[in-house]
Amino acid sequence: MNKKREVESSVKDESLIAKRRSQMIRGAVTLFKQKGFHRTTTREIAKAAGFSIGTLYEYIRTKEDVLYLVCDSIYDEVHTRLAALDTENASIEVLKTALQHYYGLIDDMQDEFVVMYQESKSLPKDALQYVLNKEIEMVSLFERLLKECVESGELELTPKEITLASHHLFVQGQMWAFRRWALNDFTIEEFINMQTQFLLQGMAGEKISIQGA
Amino acid sequence: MNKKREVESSVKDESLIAKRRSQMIRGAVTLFKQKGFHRTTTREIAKAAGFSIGTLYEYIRTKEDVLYLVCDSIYDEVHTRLAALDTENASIEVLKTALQHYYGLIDDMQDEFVVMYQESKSLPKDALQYVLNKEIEMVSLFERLLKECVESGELELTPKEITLASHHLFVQGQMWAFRRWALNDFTIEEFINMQTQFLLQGMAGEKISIQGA
Amino acid sequence: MNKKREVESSVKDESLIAKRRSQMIRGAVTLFKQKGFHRTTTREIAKAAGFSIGTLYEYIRTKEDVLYLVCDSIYDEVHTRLAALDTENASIEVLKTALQHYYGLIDDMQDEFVVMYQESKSLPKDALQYVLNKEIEMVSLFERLLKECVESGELELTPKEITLASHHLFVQGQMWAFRRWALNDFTIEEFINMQTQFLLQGMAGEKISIQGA
Amino acid sequence: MNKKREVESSVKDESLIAKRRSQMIRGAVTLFKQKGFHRTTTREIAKAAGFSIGTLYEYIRTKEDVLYLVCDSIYDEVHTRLAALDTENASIEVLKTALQHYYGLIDDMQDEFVVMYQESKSLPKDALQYVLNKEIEMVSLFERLLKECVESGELELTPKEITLASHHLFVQGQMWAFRRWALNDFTIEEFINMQTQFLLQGMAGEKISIQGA
DNA sequence: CATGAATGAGATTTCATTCAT
DNA sequence: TATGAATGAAATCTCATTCAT
Repeated sequence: MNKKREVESSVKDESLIAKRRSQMIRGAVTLFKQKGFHRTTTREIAKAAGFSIGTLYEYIRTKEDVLYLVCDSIYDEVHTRLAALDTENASIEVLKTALQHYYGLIDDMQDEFVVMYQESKSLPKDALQYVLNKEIEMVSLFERLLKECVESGELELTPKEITLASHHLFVQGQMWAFRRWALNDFTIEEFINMQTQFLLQGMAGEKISIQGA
Repeated sequence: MNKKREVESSVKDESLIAKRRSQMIRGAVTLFKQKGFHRTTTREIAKAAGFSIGTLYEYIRTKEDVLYLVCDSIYDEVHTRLAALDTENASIEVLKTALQHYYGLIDDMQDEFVVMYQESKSLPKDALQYVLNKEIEMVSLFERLLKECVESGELELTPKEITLASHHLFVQGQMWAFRRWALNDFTIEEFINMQTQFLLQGMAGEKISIQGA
Repeated sequence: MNKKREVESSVKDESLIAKRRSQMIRGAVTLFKQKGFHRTTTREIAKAAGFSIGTLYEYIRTKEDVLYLVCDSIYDEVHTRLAALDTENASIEVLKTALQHYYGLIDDMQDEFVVMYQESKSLPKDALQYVLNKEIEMVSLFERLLKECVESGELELTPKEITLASHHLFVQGQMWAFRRWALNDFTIEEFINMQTQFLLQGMAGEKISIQGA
Repeated sequence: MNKKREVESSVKDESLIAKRRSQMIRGAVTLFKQKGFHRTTTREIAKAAGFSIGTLYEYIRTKEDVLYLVCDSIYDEVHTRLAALDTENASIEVLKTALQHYYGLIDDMQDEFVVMYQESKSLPKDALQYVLNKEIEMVSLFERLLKECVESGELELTPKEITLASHHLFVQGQMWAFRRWALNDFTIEEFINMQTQFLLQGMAGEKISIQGA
């Protein structure tokens, strides 16, 4: 399993920690989105969170901790929202539902996802590893769903095609977050529908020879 | 057109400028890849380029100029390599060739592309705009090719599908650069083939109802 | 006399003050020995003392107060232990007893003495003065004993020799606390004996011409 | 041997490094003497040295480096001045000359010695070790001189007495630096004479029983 | 043209102290 | 009395940029 990395706090009261960190994360996401992690100062984060620089450091140890908390909270949300889903005995129907939830999630937390993908490289090594593992977990979920569809005969894919397709599904999520400026005409429902359509067709259709016409 | 943003230099000799900047870009890409733009110091860039910090500043005005030069040089290369292609009267065949060249290019300049996509947000506004326009040009190229395939009857796509598909083509290029760690098993040829296959199938196949089985 | 400098406390109960301060001093000495006064935080002192930072500040006003209390408590102990001694009508025998008690004291409170000598410069001016006066009192005690030995004819020393010798006696005490690492082979008794021997001989012997052999 | 610990500098010119560091040491000693190492800020050091904070950090890496440079420069001076001495085939005469040079040195560099002994505990571990080794070298020098005097029959001392006496010689040096306030009446020559007198007598005289009168 | 020493604004982080509970 | 969360002044250190040589 991917063990959660603890961020030390000198404050004891757990519920207060949760509250302050949530203020902190909210402020940080906004700032990181605007100016990026490196151009944002810890003082700005504190201010945006609504408390003093000294208080900020009662709840974290380094600036990188803030970034980690942002990433971690995203995956907590992902976990909460996808856990609600029953993905046992996958079918294309289940896959579609999963995508709907996943893309919906990204739509709701667009800023957070953009920040995470843009800035995660600035995390300390162990935190980066933790976040990457979370990403792998996501991709693996899609992989499992696809594999089960193949096993049930609903899809016909080679193992390599499964791998590639699961990355597609994942990357299309990022695309919705990152390329919104180019996708203004699309509603999220439209996007989900078209992407699912493309994808299933790409996978399910009769193979077209890519050599001949 | 997207007017090239000039970077000022106090040196007059154009060929010397070209030479020094190319040393500079080479060094900078390596460093930016390793540690990111913000964690790389101008001293390090100068050293990696093989000259002193004083000399570095004879050829640029700010650190951000270095990043801009990196991005700009990538699009110069893109331009050079895709200009060789005859994309008039597009067909699926032409589209496939274009993809082959584009993905091949990304494969050759993986580090450069990663750096560009990761760090371009640190560019000053005008430089960022310039780079984004270059990106739009790329997407537009795919869009035009797809549109011509539709016009010639080789593909059947709505305008919105064309838009989305062209972004797909573009994003899959980024995917090859960014997710290489997950795609170790794939050769670039295999990747190109499978992606093209998926894509064309997704677009060309009989529409599958995504509601029913 | 050297008027005791009061440390303010918001707590009224004198016996509670005494108890808390003694906990505080015990913890502080250990910490100051390990890391020095400046590298020790008030939080650490509170923790080592067994109560909260808030409580610490109920019994002192500033961090320097803690250092002062440490120094003061040392001289309280010195006072208590040397007061037991009858040093009226001094003789060499009395001097020897005094040294035995003084060096024995230093042996018992090594950490405290080291801390005091190393850190007392960080005391606020008035507190430093108070501590220096205590030191002068100590030296004066030795001076008086020596003077009385001279008066009684047991020793033959000029006034300047008395001054110097009394500082010697004092400094040798510090030496036992500070250079323990180099004096591992010596027991405290051995040390006392040899030092007394050296000293009395140095003072009592026939003068050797330091010019000729 | 005690390998010199290098302090890194980003400046290349060795003679400039020497010059700037000497300015730095001069300023630092004054400040450390007045306020101690911890109460002195790096900005103050830079100012006292006559340059900016940025420049200071071109010649050191951490504040502790300044302290190390101070200590190191003292021992360089000690080395230079004592190396002039011929201490082969020691005699009491040679010992006396050595003391004269050593105490004279301390007299000349009183501030430096006080700072070194008061603040060296703040050095990083390896630097502290280096400085302690230098101290041991000094004590060993005295030890050797005493041993040779014993071998030549000029002094009669047990090995333990030699150890203790060499520490005495060393500590009396510190005493001259630290207790100057109490030794105002003494000239350095007087001090040297009296100390040598005391010492040699303490060592050379007929042993007095310290039990009886 | 090339060099590299000098600069100082600005960033992160610590910690003594306060005060509401 | 006891607690510990909040505060912000102040300290160390970095690094883009300049400019005299």
